[in-house]
Amino acid sequence: MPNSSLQSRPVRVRFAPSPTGDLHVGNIRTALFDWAYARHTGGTFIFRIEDTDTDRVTDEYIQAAIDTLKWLGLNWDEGPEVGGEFGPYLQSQRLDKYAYWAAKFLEDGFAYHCYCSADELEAVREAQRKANVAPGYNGHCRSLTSDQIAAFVADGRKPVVRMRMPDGSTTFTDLIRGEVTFDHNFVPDFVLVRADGSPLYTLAVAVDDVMMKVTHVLRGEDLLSSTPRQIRVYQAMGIPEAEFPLFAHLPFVMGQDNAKLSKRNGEVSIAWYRERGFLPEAICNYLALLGWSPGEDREDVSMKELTELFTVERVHSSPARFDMKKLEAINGDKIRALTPEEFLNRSLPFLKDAKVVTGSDEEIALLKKALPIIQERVATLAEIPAMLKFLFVSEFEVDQDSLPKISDPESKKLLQVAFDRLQSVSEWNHDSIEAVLRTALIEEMGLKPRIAFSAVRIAVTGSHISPPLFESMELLGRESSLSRIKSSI
RNA sequence: GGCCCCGUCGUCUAGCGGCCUAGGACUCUGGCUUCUCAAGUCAGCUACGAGGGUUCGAAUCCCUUCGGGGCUACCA
Repeated sequence: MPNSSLQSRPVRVRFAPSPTGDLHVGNIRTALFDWAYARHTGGTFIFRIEDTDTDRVTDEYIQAAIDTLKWLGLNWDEGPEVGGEFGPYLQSQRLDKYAYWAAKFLEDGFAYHCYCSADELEAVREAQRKANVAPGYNGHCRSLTSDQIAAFVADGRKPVVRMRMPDGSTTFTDLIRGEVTFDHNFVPDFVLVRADGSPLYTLAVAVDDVMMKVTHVLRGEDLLSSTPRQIRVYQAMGIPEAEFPLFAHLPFVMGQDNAKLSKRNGEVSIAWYRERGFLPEAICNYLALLGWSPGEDREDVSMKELTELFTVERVHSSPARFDMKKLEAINGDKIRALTPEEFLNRSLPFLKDAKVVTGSDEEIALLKKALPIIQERVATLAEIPAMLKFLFVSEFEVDQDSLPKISDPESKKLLQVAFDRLQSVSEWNHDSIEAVLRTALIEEMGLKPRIAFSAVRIAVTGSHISPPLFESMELLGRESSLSRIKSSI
């Protein structure tokens, strides 16, 4: 199929979700590739909402989709909130356009009214299944006489508009899969407009892609088999073949059990990852590696690098499984790469939500000193509150599961020694704290470091897992550190 | 069932006829480091679904087969 003329057209890519729920991992991977392709080619990224199924799409989900894309940094050039010369970008606001084309198709003979009822259609399908033949509309209403139509109308039946698929086949070149052909024997006449007059996806998507001058359609693999239907609509609209968009069907993102990702086999909503303390750039970096790779054993890519490196040619044709462990690893890498300022800014909302801090100047000052010692210790931002809580609590208590570890006589004795000797520390900083404790507990008492410091750690931080002990004590301050040790004795 | 897509370590991938006794990353196992947890570091485990071709030579090309997935709506 010739399409060389497209090279001269400016690239226009769209991400067109149907927000029937929170945007999920698969949607976002598609959005990311759409965005990266547009940016890589210097083209236009269009964000369009496919809300023709008004029963399932809500304003709330639409807003959530907008927020999610923004949060991820996938900025669009045309679409909701920013507008554009081919708007509106909500299909529910474009109904007149679909109605126009549906009427035109009827008039030109590309489409026809179908009066079959849902029950009748189901009966046909059932029979086809039994007879083991290709399922699909049987063409019952393709050429009704005016008498037949009159009878249906008199009967009170409301027709749908159905597209007439001609004999033959449709072949197109998928940018990822190569040449794909569908025999029209397996592409039944499909519905364009419901009996209530509302348009279906198949009509709206094709009309909009043409009207918005979309040049490249990068979308999920589940839409592959609907492509010949869209092409049929282009043809009916009278669009020259050279102006058809180019298609690229992206492989699925699968869940752990090798089924299409869903709530059953892992959390899929991006909002969930956001709350769990994942960085948007980590999510994008990880998702970019699902079905694509920059090659050369490279894995760490920034958003900017992604736009520089991304090409559809390097997109895989096989599905990828989502691996939370790898996402966590990348998230940890991205966190470690944050500047201290960024790390503070990203951590603060989580600390506030967990009620660890309120955001006062004193708290911020302490955080600026505390955050660097935990930055390499967390894989997600959500882990931070628990790690720093001991620095901010007013009513300190040792964790229940750690308490027994310092309740024995040996521990009490050790803590008493630590308490006594720590009194003499002139300058309260981690170096002198460490020096004093090493001398008293390791050298003089002959204890093993991990035993001795573990007890002090539990007494001071309340847990057997904490940031580095001496730094923690320095930040906590002499008074609190000593009183906590004292109360454990 | 029919049509279509897909098939390299457990997972994500590199590979596009000789550079492959198949490389990297995550996970896992073991070691080092070490005040805990991490981080870092070293090593190890483990793959071309199977069977036929084509070729001097195949993970790479072709066929068959098996396996996985999608579609099969007045959903998208």
